[in-house]
Amino acid sequence: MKKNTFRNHISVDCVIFGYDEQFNKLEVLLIEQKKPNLTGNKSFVAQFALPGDLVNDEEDLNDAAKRVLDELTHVSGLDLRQSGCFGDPMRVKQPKDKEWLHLYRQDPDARVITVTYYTLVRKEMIRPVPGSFAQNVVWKNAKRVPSLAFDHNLIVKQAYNNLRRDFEEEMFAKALLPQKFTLKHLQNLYEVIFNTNLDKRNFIKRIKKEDNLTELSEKQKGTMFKPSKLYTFKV
Amino acid sequence: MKKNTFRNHISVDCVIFGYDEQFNKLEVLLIEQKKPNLTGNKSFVAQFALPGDLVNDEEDLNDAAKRVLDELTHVSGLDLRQSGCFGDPMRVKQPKDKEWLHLYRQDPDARVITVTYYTLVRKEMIRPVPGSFAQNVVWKNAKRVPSLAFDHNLIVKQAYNNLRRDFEEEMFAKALLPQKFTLKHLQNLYEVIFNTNLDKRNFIKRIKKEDNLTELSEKQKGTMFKPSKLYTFKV
DNA sequence: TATAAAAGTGTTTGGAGTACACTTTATGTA
DNA sequence: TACATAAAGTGTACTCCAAACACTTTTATA
Repeated sequence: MKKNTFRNHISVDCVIFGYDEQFNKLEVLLIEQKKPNLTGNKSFVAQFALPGDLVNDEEDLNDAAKRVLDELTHVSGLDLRQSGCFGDPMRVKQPKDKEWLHLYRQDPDARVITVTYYTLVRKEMIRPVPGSFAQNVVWKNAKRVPSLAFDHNLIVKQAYNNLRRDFEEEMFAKALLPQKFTLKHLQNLYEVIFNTNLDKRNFIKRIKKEDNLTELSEKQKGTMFKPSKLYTFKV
Repeated sequence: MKKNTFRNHISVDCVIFGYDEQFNKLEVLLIEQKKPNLTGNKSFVAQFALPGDLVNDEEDLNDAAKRVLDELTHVSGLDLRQSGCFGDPMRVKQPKDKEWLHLYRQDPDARVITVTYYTLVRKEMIRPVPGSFAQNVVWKNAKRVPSLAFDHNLIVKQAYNNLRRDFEEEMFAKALLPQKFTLKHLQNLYEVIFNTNLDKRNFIKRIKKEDNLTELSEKQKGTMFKPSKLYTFKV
């Protein structure tokens, strides 16, 4: 009978979608792998990857996701949601990832099962700063995610599906706009998430029906043309 | 610095929902834990549990779910879908589960992270037979699931949510009715999944609009009253 | 004060969902 | 054979929602 060694490592990976209001873009937060100081003349090929790392003993998965995200990007306080679990034994066996595993992992051949988390955040609300084995932290357009380490491209895809499903059931919008915003801002947000164009009149009707906005007497300042009314979410 | 031992075990757990057409019920397939032969006079308290067990080295998670289900219940050929991942370190530390872990696990104190799968199947299509550490295999009403081992009640709840979401996006119904069925059968199925009552006329309109049924010239046989027309799904 | 640009604003139409009740038909029995 | 029973089968009206669609108003700036 086959002997099990149970050399399983558990990791978490975080897909942080950032909403860039200014350019109305949806981006994904990635790290660039760091070349360790101790390497000799080896040509280390850094890849882009999701912020993720191993879970500690006795550490809850959700806590691990928060910790790891903080260590690698110094981003904290996000409401991470689980989107799935990836455990293909081959997911850490590709040649492109060998070197990194040997440099950073005690047991580079161990199987790694990863639990994935995602969230959406207003880009300006966080200021990522690389840490740990992250050489750099970068935002990449969610529509054109580069080739990533391990199976991270798959993970992003699944997270994006989850994100849209969540958004349909309302939940996120509050966290993504400034306290006072225009209906145009809100429409932009919907358009970028669902990658569509919406009719302004129909959109407003739909939103107003939900009845969780308060119209302020205040207006935008410093616009080039006619300023728009500002709104807040009802408490 | 804290030392990680990485004594992680990975398991899979399967939530098999069975549709009982005759009584129009939705049930869940559970195993009853087996008292091992080798125990002395210990009073082993068997619990109900989801069919689930550890994943082997180099075994894909999906394959593991299928294998484990087969070993414990001799049910195979189902289209299992992942619903989540449960990794609370405390999930295998409750007193009620201690004895079982000590009897069946090489490393009973190791952390166990479980990946959960679910599916819905026509009850008559499978004939579960206990195997491995399953003393018995039982169907329990999905609305009244008894108290289960570990965190399996939570797992069932999550799976049920996923099931309904899937069903809304159509997908399953084909697998759940006999080849020829009446509209009443189809309506019963919807009613039990969503736990509601539907108006027959409105239901038929809705279904016919989707246009994936073929009306047969054949009718039911052996009914006590007026037999109904039979339908099949279009190919 | 003229111009540019975005804000702001209603109506109509078609489709979908829902509420609602009577007639028809096959069966089993008297 | 006709009667009773129980389920099958069937249509209309109303409401709500989504979608299509274009012109007027307002403000800032030159």
